Amino acid sequence: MDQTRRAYRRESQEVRRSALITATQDLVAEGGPQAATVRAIAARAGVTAGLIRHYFRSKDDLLRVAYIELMEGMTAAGSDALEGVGAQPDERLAAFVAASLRPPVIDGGAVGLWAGYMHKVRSDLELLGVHEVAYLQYRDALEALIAALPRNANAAQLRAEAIACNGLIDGLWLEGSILPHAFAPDELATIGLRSVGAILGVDLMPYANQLPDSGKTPK
Amino acid sequence: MDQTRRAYRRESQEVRRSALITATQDLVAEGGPQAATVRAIAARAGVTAGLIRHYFRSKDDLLRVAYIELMEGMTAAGSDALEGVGAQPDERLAAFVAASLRPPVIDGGAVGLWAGYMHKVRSDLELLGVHEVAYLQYRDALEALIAALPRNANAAQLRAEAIACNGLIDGLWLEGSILPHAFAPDELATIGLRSVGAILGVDLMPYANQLPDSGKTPK
DNA sequence: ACATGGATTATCCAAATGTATAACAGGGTC
DNA sequence: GACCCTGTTATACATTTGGATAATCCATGT
Repeated sequence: MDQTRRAYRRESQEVRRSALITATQDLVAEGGPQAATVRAIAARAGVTAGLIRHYFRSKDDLLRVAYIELMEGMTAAGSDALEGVGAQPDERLAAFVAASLRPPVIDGGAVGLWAGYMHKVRSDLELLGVHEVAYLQYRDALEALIAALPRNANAAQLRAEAIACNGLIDGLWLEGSILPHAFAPDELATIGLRSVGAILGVDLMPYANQLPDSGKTPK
Repeated sequence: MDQTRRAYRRESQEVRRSALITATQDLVAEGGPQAATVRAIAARAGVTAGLIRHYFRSKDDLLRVAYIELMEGMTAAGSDALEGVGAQPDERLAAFVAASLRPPVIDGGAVGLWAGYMHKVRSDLELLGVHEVAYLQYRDALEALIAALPRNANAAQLRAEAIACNGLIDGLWLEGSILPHAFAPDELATIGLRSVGAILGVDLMPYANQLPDSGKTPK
């Protein structure tokens, strides 16, 4: 009966922490916060439950860190879309919009993860700050792209347009992530480009068929 | 020590069921699914925990019924907006859009409730069906309003436009519900009308200042 | 080699949770 | 006013949860 103690490897602090964070995100994305128990997280990360409290003060602490990493990752993904694209304002805007409406941004797990954190964001002041910063960063980036277009627009108009385009992108992202089978592969990106163009009075459709997401898979 | 048994009233089945359902929705909206324990639900509804299983086969059964009532209520609210409005297609569309972007549809509790159910919807086939039906009902209603506009548009274009406008409304609804203080009172409704108009090539702004939500509080 | 520190596991504990069942009592019926 | 049905409460129970602590054993330095 005296079963041997489970074999294990000592890993660096970074490896263990990121493994626990990833496990937490995956579980929340799949089954909501209720599925992210310390035991489930530990099992997913390949360790035992006690280790969580060795790296994090509490389970809530781990959840908070996991959310912060999620938001930081999404904002980073947003600005990444602008790399390797030309300097023309409309082309840059089109790249930004299209990238937000295609995988891997469009993803059922991401929206599940985001939804799972909704309440914690509304009740935890630190998380609320993280959320608002990330949200405004994204919208400001969008507004900057819009402002660079060759048009005449005052500040109030730019703000309204940024809110509208941001809302459109968010809504399409939501629908595409929840009901992926309800849309053709690039349908949402095309619709997004056409609609953003209509809202702003420019034509973004010439950039619709630009390397959807292929060729950009280095490594 | 033999404290007297708690006084109570016998209520009709409808009263008790709706009280339990409302309590469940409120708790999920406020604190997520994890906050909706049988004891918390019972306390909120003014009864004791055991009564839940007198009216519902299980807690999951109660959660499911509460979600179904939520979705049915939202679709009903959508069609209600069309009552008491003229027969002009653009006016009806404007009323529909504006109603979706003002209280009480814009509401932090509603988005919290919706988010709280996300995972259950993705894992429970019955709930997934309820969700998809409600979603498509809303989008189809929108598409019908768009199709009634005096324009020339084929089926594919109508579909794309309905998806775009639905996404726009969803996104603005989301942002307005999460960060209500970030927008002026009717800012989102105005932006929604202008943007939907731009997407469809019509002018909905004449209907922007139509009885925001006042005068419609009978009783 | 070998001792030391700390990463990791194993075990325990109190609290909370969903469910089941028995006891009670409100309110209509005769 | 006595009686019975069932809505309602109270209690019990097995399971799961997050947290705490002690025991172990991997890896590194010397």
